[in-house]
Amino acid sequence: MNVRHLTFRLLQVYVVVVRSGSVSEAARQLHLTQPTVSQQLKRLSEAVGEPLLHMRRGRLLPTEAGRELYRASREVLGRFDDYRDYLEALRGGERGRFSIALVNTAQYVLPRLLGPYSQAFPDVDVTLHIGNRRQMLTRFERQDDDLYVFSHPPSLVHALAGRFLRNPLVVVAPQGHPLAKREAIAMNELLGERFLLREPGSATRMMFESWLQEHGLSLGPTLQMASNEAIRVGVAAGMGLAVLSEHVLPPEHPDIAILPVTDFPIESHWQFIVRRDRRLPHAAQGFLRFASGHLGECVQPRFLANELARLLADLDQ
Amino acid sequence: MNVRHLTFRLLQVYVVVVRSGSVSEAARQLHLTQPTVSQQLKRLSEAVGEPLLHMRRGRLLPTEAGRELYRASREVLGRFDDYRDYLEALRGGERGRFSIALVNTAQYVLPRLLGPYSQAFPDVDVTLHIGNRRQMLTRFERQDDDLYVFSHPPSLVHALAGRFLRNPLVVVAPQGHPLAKREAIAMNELLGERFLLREPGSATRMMFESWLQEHGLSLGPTLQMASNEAIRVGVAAGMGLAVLSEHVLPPEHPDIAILPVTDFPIESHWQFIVRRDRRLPHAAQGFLRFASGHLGECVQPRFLANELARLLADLDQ
DNA sequence: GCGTCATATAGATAATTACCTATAGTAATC
DNA sequence: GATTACTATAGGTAATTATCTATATGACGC
Repeated sequence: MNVRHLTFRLLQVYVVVVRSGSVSEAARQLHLTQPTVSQQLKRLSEAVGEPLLHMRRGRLLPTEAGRELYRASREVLGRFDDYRDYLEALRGGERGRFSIALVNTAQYVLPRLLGPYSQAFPDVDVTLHIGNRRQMLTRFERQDDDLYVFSHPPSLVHALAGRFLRNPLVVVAPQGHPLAKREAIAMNELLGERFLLREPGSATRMMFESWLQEHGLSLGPTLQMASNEAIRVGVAAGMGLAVLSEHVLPPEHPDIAILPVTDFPIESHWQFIVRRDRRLPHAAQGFLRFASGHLGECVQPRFLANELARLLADLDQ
Repeated sequence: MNVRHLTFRLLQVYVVVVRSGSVSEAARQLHLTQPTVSQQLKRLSEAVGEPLLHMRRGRLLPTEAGRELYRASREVLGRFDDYRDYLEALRGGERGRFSIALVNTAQYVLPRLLGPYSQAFPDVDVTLHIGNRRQMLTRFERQDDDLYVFSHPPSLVHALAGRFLRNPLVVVAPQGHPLAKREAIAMNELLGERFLLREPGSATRMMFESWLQEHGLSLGPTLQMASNEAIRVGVAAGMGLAVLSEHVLPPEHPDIAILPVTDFPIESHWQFIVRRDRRLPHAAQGFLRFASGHLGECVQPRFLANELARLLADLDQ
């Protein structure tokens, strides 16, 4: 038997013939002419190298080899029906896998979206990669992931972006700081204080530094800490001031005060970035659809900035 | 996805590509050129309607859809490998089914052959149809069975025959019958006795009657019984004489005597008949091969008349 | 930046396939 | 034994496939 010349079409035809016990009937069901079906059977029989059917009192019955071929054909066609279902689920975004690369700060808020999404799509595997801005840029360059979350995206020549959340950066001080009661503060009043800063390569630090540069200011003493958490705790403990994403603060923060510094908060938006030179998995697209539809339910209204519908529309072109 | 355009060849190629992670390497393994393989992949991908492979750090890796297609392909190709094994067994006669139609008398001896055969080929299904000559002729006309056992076969225009066993018909009487001690008896001395006969349509009866006709004799009183067993028991009980196949008598038969009638025993041979207008199942042919090789071990030497080798040779043409 | 891989695309061709129509041959039916 | 329904065969055609060679394109290492 030479498997090489077997076609799925041939098996389909064969199955119909065996089921109906008649070449003519099969031809009718398949919208073919009878000679066509006869000929296909002949080809199939040649590929197998055995007679498959024989006439017995007016009905075509499979031979021994034919009976087993019928079984094999049913199984094989069934397997590919399953595969078609799988593809369907894949295309619908109900199934599959994708990965998201996040800048550190975004990890405080993305789970709000991913939690409900995973509930709704339990068959999708999501992989999260978290790091600072510089690390995420490297991943982006290497095309490691399907989705990226940045506040200030890199060049978008090969990518599309869609904002989804406000990311205001505020100046924080320990509760009870002398300036905390003031109505308005100018940044240069704070330059004498020690500032706790993230490492170079962090997005938050980058944004703060470019803000300072725009305003012609430069910091006094600083202290570097590699995580938002550490900084938040450090500020609460009176180690100094800091500029942090509001998302980093817990809903209640009795030991930390937000200072009303002029020209603050620094406004920025998180956005999903999608490379255009890499095929977006259906599941990732499904996630964006989900995010677009359910963002309102997942985050506080004051942070809402949902422009994902436009991103989705752009993707479809 | 359109299953209709899927070829097993396409899946074979695809599997090799996924396994080797390289189009060029797959081409080498398949003795094809690289563009050929590329094109096949393209076709396959079009049939599926999804990208199947993508480059990742110098290696071709399957996408989600591709991974599942690989699984499906392996299963499906494996299923047909199994089918090929099955065919192999079928062709070797190790597997399958066939039917034999027997005249009644032969049922005393055929199990000697079928027993060892079934031991040797446990995966072959044998169906036995037993009846008198007339019934077997009908089955033969209708082409109901794969093998037939006759002593006097019907027309052989559409069939081949091969003798395998002597079938001597002898005159039997109850032990202690007055003539049992004689050295030779003429049949006409017995015509006054009552003869127990099989029904019309029986081969034994037919042979006996044509023997009588040839010798210009006719029977006196008769009594008809539809089975050899019944006749044997009847003779032992003194109901009369009979002509029976020697095979019908058990090896030891203290209550029955074989009379040394002149021109007896009537010689005939059982033979296997194979229709030429019906494909002989491999298993049936395997049985004939087995019979040809093992007949000597299965029956008493004095009955041996094995011409099956010639039949097998004729079959191969 | 320049070879060296590998892959993709283009263009060509012989073989095969998927159908068809027309017709001949067979088997069941009455 | 004529009718009818079915299957097989022959012959034809457009489409598709399998394969090649030649060439363009792209990524990777030094």
